[in-house]
Amino acid sequence: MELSKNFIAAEAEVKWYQHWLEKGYFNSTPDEREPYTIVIPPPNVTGVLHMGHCLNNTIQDILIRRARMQGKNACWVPGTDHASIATEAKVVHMLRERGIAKSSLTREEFLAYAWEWKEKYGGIILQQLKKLGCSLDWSRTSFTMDEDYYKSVIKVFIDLHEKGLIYRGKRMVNWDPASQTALSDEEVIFKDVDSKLYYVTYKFVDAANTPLGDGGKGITVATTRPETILGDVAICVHPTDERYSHLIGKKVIVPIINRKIPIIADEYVTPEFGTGALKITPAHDKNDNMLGIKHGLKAIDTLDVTGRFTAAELMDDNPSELVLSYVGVDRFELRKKIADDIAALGQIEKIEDYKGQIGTSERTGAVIESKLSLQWFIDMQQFLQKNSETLQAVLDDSIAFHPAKAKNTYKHWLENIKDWCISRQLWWGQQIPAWYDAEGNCVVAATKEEAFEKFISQRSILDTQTTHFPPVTIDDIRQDEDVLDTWFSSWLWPMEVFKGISNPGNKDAEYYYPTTTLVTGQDIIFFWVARMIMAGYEYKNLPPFKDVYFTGMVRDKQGRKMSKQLGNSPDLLGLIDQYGADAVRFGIMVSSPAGNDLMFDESALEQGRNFNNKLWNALKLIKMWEGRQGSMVNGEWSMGASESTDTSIPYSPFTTQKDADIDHSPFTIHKFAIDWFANKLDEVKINLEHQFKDFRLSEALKTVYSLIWDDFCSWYLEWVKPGFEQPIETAVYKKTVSFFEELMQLLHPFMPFITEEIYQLLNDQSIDLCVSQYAKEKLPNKALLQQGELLKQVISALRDARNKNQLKPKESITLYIETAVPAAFLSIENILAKQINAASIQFTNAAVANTIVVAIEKDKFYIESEKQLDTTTLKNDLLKDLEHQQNFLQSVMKKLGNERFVQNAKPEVIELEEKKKTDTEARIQTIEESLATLN
RNA sequence: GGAUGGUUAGCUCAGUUGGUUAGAGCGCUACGUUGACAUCGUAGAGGUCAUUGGUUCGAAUCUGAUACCGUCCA
Repeated sequence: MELSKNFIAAEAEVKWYQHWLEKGYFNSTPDEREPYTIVIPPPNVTGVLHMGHCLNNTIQDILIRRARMQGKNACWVPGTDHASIATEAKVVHMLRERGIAKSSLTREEFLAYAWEWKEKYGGIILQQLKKLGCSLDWSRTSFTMDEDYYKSVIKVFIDLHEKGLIYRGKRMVNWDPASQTALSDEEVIFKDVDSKLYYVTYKFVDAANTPLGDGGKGITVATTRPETILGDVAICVHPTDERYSHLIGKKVIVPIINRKIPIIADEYVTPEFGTGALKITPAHDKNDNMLGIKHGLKAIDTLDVTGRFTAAELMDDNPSELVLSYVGVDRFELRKKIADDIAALGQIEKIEDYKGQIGTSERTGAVIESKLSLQWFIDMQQFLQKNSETLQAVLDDSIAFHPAKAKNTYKHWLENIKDWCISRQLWWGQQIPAWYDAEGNCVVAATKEEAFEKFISQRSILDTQTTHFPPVTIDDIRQDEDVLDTWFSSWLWPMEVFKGISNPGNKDAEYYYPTTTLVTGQDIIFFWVARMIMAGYEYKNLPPFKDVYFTGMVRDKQGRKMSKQLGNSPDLLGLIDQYGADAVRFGIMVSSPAGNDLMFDESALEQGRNFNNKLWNALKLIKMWEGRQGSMVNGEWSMGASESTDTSIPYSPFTTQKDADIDHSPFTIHKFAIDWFANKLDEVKINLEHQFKDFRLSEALKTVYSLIWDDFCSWYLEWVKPGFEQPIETAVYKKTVSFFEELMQLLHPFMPFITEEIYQLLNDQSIDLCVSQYAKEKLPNKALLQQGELLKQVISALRDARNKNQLKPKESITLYIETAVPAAFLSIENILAKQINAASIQFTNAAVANTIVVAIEKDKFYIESEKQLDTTTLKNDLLKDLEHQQNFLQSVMKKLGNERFVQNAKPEVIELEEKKKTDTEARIQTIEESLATLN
């Protein structure tokens, strides 16, 4: 069979993904195995795959594939989120392009368009995940507005309302004037802005309520928002502020509107800020609202839902024509107008530049208004009191956060939690199951009919006390127009994807819940993670997952966030086409430690592609040997892929060791290479186990990468490689293939396509790599591994010596080894000779004249060559090394000479220092002797 | 303003109870192509572990302060 020059990613990706799907490997049903469950953080139904998704889902796929290969029942559930505000915004935009205004449509018409949009674009992102190789159980694909899911959300709302955890009230909310809806605190993003601080003077009035004349001073306040002045109801100062204490209780006049308001005192005011006097506008600022409630002040709203001026609540003030001329003016234009008009009155003292922060809408970017509004809330304090495990489970690691530092953020948020505003003035989403009669009385019920029943029974109770309730008819009943916050549906995700709410106690829900691991961004720890935990305890009395792996944010090379405006987010599908999915997965994982932001750099993808190439070439090399197998019988090659009959084992120092783990099968001269690599594999498998346990995935990938590239390709394959067109022992060939298979197995979770392709090309496989099972790891033989390290060290040092003496790789040499333990070199002699191109290796007891001397540990190596040698560089190297060793010895001696060290340090540490001392002394002696032979 | 994390090689980052001469990848330098691979090989250079006190026989690691950067919250 002819292999292509390079790995062709596109072909393998389509071929194997299709194959895995056909075999149903990704599908999971409950059985006797231990489940390993991940629910995908559902992307927005209309979204497209970006780098963040790529990172997130690659991680999930790695975990789920590894679990599958560990014999667990791996289940990864896909799905999408209806993302009410984001999707509705997209639909509104689409309609506008078609010349249709949302306001011209009925709710039903609008929703028809929205569903049409969802059917058309929804799920594109799920198709893209397939390109990435994600092994999701597609038969379980869920959507937060599926019929059952919708019903579950409604059920939970009604349930929480009945438990008294949901209330409706007029509160300050974050109002997005662009989408004209309330937002939760978490949906508000604070941004630094350059603004102005206006110093506005309010004049005093006398007892007769007439403004004091020119001589009468006023009180000056500093505000960034003069447009809200017409809603002012008081001026507030700090009670101990000497500048103002005599003014407390006096009255001033609000400019333009001429409302008479009091000067009050409250410790909330910061005397150092501005003038130390604060204007109170309870309708337009959260803190002012709080003060307003405390001091019994009225809230006067002067902005409508779109952020334009309204005089509706100003009628008591007999608004002037000037005031009425503001009606309909946008808040930012209004700011200028009012500032100008007050300045015209001579009541603006000064205007300063000011760096402040404003809240903006996460979705629309619009500046948020604090607005009094009638909304639905969850009483979080009470909810948490009832479900105290929400915090406890994270603190005691029954839900383990990775990295653990996220625990602090979580704790801080929970301890300062505010009520959650769950109603949104949108149409796309679960409509709130609250119903109103003609008088505006409210009941909560799943259907209109149930609501009607509730009204009837409510009335029968109330009518015994009051008699003026008109009878209710079913046609009078209207459902609340608003929908629920998207997160009010996604907090049920780990339960409801298994129908745990709509069909409690079903087999799937019982088996898969709690899920195993959640992989998500740190940015939604409050939006989503915390709330899933709350819902989990409220409805299942169990946490939704055991581990949470937080990914960082994907940034560009310069550390900037990826954004559409900057145009710095790469086209992921383009990258997959260019480099292959495996290379993309490699690139994003190799630079991505848990919880840290990731600087995305295309060069990491190149590294991934190069790794593909390396793997492919290793395959080509091994396949080249396939037809050249033979066995050595009585010094003659017997060709053919038959089992070797030679059972004699050449001398190896390890055959005398008492170590049951060593494989004693008959691999003549390559025994050491094979034993060494087998143990290296064992060692790495144990490391990997730890790294996975701690979610150090980036490190795990690097570990496998280095095992394959360095240990397998650079060392092992070179050691067993037969000479040009020479045969290879069948047993060695088979062992090599099985090593390679095992490497592919270890790498598979990270790079699924190329590993499956290579695995299948290596052998006729009875089982696909995707579902093959890991063998249990064994403890490696440390002495053997050390022997391997020594061999590598000797080879490198001798190559370096050759390099420095300008010995061309092709010029062969004779090597003399002066050592106290020749046995240690017998098993690696062949390898050594081949790797440094030595025609022969001999042992010696004395220095060999006219040679290059290399001192390694306690041994000396003499390189003899026909070429004339220049020993100056060699000498310099030795002198440099000698100095280094002497310095080191000094520091060790100093330590050992320190009585307090000897008294206090642990015995093993002292032992180590002693060993360092003897080793270094021996080494110094070796170097000195080597230098002597050069002189 | 509050909380919280960080500062280690040119860049991106490891460094798990304090204990060899602090590691990796990329980049860089030198040399090397007729059979696995130039998407490569061999070898090498490169760090006062932000600064500054303290604890300790011993500090990148523990601790105080300072400087700078980041994140979350208001």
